[in-house]
Amino acid sequence: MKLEKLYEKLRSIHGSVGKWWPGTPEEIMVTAILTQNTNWKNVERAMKNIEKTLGKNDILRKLSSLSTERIAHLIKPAGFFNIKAERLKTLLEFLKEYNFNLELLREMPLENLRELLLKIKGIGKETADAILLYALEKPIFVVDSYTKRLLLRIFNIELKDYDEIQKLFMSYYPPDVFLYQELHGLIVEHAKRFCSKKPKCGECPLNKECFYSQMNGLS
DNA sequence: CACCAGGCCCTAT
DNA sequence: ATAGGGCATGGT
Repeated sequence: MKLEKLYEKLRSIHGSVGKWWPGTPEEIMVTAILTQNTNWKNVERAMKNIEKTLGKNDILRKLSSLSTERIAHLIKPAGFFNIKAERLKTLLEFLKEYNFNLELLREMPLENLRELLLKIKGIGKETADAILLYALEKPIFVVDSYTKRLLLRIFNIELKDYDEIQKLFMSYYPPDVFLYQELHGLIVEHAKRFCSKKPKCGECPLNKECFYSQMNGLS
């Protein structure tokens, strides 16, 4: 299969996943940190604690007024709570410089903003790009572990460098926010179902066109 | 019991 | 430059 066909293939299998990352832009700022190496269910528990305590509105400003210890307690179910509380604190102090006005960030050029985010300790490329794509609606493609695994399994492409993978996708797909959001979501949902550590190629609709499946006689 | 999950930073070669 | 360890909860 060709990489440029991946989107329509996944669409035909899974339908539309739309704007796949749930929540308001403010919530996405938070969940982008919480979901680092953590399953989404635990992120939801942590967010529920936050919203139960702070309400739904203006959570960034409210969170930033809490101590790191207090934040750590609230986000406990998400795991790595001490380090994530610090990372959240640092992000919130950055946002405070803009009075928590995400519109101000949206007006900035993508590349400048990405550099600013990457300077924040605890925000790496994936977290930065998730914030850019889903919270700020900037056209940049998010690469995660599922994306790498799916590239390896289906296409036998093994790239270690984040930017290389991102460039690969962005050279095949035009810079469209909704397209990038949905393609990333589709990749994750597909990989979760069929490209787990114990692959389920037998149930995968792509097994005829999947390198891994063919290689192992599973198609 | 072991292993995994929508990463990132720090350290030792 | 890059491999390895630490961070921690909840599900399978």
